Order: sequence, then C-alpha cells, then structure tokens
Amino acid sequence: MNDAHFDIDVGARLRDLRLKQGLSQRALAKRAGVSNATVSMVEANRVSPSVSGLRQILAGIPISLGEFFAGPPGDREQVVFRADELKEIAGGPISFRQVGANLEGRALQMIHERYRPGAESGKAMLSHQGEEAGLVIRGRMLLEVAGIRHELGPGDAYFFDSRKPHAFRNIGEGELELVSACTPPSF
Amino acid sequence: MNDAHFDIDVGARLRDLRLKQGLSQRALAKRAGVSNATVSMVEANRVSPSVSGLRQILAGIPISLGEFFAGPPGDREQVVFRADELKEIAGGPISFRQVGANLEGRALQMIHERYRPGAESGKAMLSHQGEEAGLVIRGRMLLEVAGIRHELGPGDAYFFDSRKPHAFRNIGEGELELVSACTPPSF
DNA sequence: TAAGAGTGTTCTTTATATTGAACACATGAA
DNA sequence: TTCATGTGTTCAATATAAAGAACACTCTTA
Repeated sequence: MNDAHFDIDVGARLRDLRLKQGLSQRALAKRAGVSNATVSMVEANRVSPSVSGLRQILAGIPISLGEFFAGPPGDREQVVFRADELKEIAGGPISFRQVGANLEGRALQMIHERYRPGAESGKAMLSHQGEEAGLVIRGRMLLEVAGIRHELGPGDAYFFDSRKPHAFRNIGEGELELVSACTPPSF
Repeated sequence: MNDAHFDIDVGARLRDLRLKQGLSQRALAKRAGVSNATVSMVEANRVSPSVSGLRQILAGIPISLGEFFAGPPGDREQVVFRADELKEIAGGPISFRQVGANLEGRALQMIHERYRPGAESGKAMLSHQGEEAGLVIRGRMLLEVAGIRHELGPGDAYFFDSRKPHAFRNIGEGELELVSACTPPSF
C-alpha cells in the first residue's frame, strides 16, 4: 500500500538522538516531562507514539518534529563532487549542475546554475513546499517572487518559501552564474 | 520550557494539504485506508494522531512525515538580500555572511564564506543532525570529513551528513570563497 | 558478600486514538 | 416536494498509547 517512502524507524532514531546527547531514558523522560516507560516503549517500537507525545519527548532533546523526521539519509558516501562530475539536470540555454547524483531521501539539494543571456526558468505555483536560497556569482539576474521583481548582481542573494510562484531570468549581457540550494529537493 | 519551536498545527496543515489535492475527507480516508472520522478528528485537532496513524493518512496524499513537518515557516517576507546586507556571523580570518537575518523556524541556511589564506574552521562532532553542501567559487580548499581529506578547487562541491566530524581550511595562496548551505540551520 | 544507584524492561491501570455507524446539512435531479 | 448523493461532524465501542510501580540487571563501593 505504501510507496518506498523511507519508513523511518522512529524508535531507533529516538534512541540514536538520545544517546548522542548522553542522556539516559530516565534523564530524557524527566527533561521532557514523560515517563521513562514511554521512552522505553517508543525506542523499542512497541508503540507508535502520538504526535503530541513524540513532540513532548523531543522537547527534551531538544529537537523539532521537523528535524526529527528530516531524518537520517542513511549513509550515503560520496562527499566530494568534482566540477566536471556535477550531474547535469537541465539542458539548452540553462545549465543546472547538481551536487550529488541521487538525492533520494535527502533533505538538501544544491545546484550550480548557469543561464545564457536571456535564458529563463519559470516555475509556476509549486505545490511542493519547502524553502530555497541562492547567491549570484556572476552576471545579472531578474528574480520574480509572488509577482514582485528583483534585480540581483554578484554577491546578492535570495531566500524564499518555495510555494510562492517564482521565476529566474538572466538579464545581463554575459552569462549568469549562481549557486542555489533548496530543501527538500524539488526534482 | 520549550523554545519558540513553531508548534505546527497538525490539523490545519493536514486540511490544507488535503484541499490542495482536491480530496474530500472520505476520499483521502479511502486512499489512506483509514476512517473518515479519523481524518475529521485530526483536522479538527480533537485528537493528536499516533505517528503511525498520521503516516497512514499522509500516504494518501501522498507526502512523507518529513515533508509534512518540514512545515510552513510562516510567511517571512524579505526575499532579496543585497551583497552588503548579508549578515556577518563570524569574524577574523573567516567571513561567514548569511543569507537572511533570522532563521528561527526555517529549514534552510545559506552562507557566503570567505577564508583568508591558512584560515580554518573546524567543527568537531556535531550533535545536531542534518546535511550540508557547498560549492567552491574561488581558491583552494582542504575539506576533511570523517577523517578523510579532500582538496577542492573552483567549481568543485561537497555534500555530506552534518553529523560526521568535519573541518574546512584554505590551502591556497589567495582568498578562498565558497557558497554553502545546510539544513537545518546549524547556528 | 551486601547495599546502593544506575541502567533498560515489563507489568496493570488509565487516558486517548480510532473505528463504524448514525447524524445534520448541503446540492442537484426527477 | 422527495430522493439520491455529496460534504463534514458526532457518538458509543474498541484498540492502543501513556503513566506509575515493580522488576531484572549491571555497575561501584563498602
């Protein structure tokens, strides 16, 4: 019934986080205001805690539900990606070169973007929620977010909620180069 | 006891997502394999669903728990940050200039980093989990992750799990310039 | 040994989430 | 109107999570 959506192991993850903080079940329980039995049960996956209960427990770490479920990407290995091995994920007048090949299960996506003069990348209203940011390295760019246009040059940056409709365009004479990041990965 | 950790409104968020998909409570319930009453209760915040129960419901959207809780950071406004208004968050031989001033409740952090020759930034084992990535713009950098050293030049990039111990150093003759991003924000 | 303090686990009761059916209210068709 | 089908909500029964106390175990210290 379920897709392969990383079935995060709540118990293991909680235990992992707790131990990283050097806390015993009782110590965490006390900080969080729950019983030690609850912590034990949850860690052993003998129960599936209520969201409010889990939030309560996580308050003792402390960590938010978002961070908790942002989850362990598993151990992916490659750390360094050479300039020529960034994965090209767009063609034509726009070059999107992604850091890392397979982002399945990851929380972050970074892209080295290049736009030929006049090139533009418009994304309509995106249902997927998240955040994105970028910093211009070279060239001039026109950024439109939620109907408002902004002109950015080298060193300028942006940060917005991905759900807002947005579009990018190179309005300079030369190439536009920028580094962007978004979470969660959008494609 | 709690920090201002955005107390996400589970009910409102679920309803919002469901409506965005154009589903009725019953339609979603059927796809998810739960009762319509459950959907109603959860949306009205009359109960705090179990994690397993919520996952079940979200499978009908479909969306993962991570995405669900990555959550709406509320409407923050400033979209564009000029080069000279990036917030300096480190001093001395290292310059960290952050995109956006207040990242409270946000999921993403982007930093424009500059290192003088020889400067280094070592972070020991970081308890906070997450991911980080970066791309070198100028100069040569030595990156050490989990005991392994890598040398990177312009255009090269990295991507790793923040929990692994890591350190950065400028090993070039000139300035090292890079753009990094991490999720969740680490400081 | 024994006693004490620490660990995580297991028990029984209590609180709460979830179900399936009934409910109340809309809209559109005969 | 009357019926049919849609919506979201509420109710009583059942399944499950949470609490508090007891348990079993490992240490350290006397």
